Amino acid sequence: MMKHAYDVYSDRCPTRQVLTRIADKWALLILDLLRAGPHRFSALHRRIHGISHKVLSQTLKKLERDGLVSRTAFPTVPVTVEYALTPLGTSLTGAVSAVAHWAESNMDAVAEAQRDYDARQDSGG
Amino acid sequence: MMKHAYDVYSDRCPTRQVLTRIADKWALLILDLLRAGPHRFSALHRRIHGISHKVLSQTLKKLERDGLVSRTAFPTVPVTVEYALTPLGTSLTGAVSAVAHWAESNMDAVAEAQRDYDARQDSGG
DNA sequence: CCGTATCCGCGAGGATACTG
DNA sequence: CAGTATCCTCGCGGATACGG
Repeated sequence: MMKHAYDVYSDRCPTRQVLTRIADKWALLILDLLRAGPHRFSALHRRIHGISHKVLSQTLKKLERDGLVSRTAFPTVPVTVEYALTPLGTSLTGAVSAVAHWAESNMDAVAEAQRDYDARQDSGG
Repeated sequence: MMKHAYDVYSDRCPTRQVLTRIADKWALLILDLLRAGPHRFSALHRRIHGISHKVLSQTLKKLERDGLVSRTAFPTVPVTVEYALTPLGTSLTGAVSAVAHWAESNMDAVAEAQRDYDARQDSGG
């Protein structure tokens, strides 16, 4: 029973573009952050260490276009903007956060694997 | 109660490197494929449409170094090589597959969101 | 505060060819 | 079949500056 005809393994399938967008360091971190609630642009920028102004803006725009994130501007002065998850975006955050958290939870095991691997290389393994 | 001192939001934290590696289109597809069982190099190459020989090789090497994937060479002629998930790798595939599958399951909603967004741009929204 | 435009360096990654 | 090396391009993404 086919639920959909999409195939992310295919070069031509539009799902590949979507995957490219969400299989991205910055997008993952943004989506994970928004899980806790709406955030302002500057708040996201402050929390996500290392992302540039421009790339944060670009990434948010793409996520908004894909319907994962909503953007709300309040007519204050200067303008206040809030980004939040849409229901569609929320449906992805479980998986996204799991990936992000995995890195933290398994860092020790990864580091050990790297040491083993490198040692094997040194000894001509 | 802190379970670990790692913070993926920090630029300097080693988890950021790990995230960078797994938050990657090709790595996600490889890990998802290996979920079904061991695969040979050429099989992976055939299934993952659009990946180059070189990048597949590089990505596998990194995943192997991080302890997510194991590499087994059989002394046939020509040599046969099998890639498989390690237990560590298996612990990540749930989240990884969820992300990959999400793209397929929600493609229609994403496409609709894109149409809406683009229409709003055209009408000077 | 938020966003976009411009410039530009750098490295990911594709094509190709060669080794084992 | 599996893997590496070389070359080269192309666009991501950082810095900066300016507009709203």
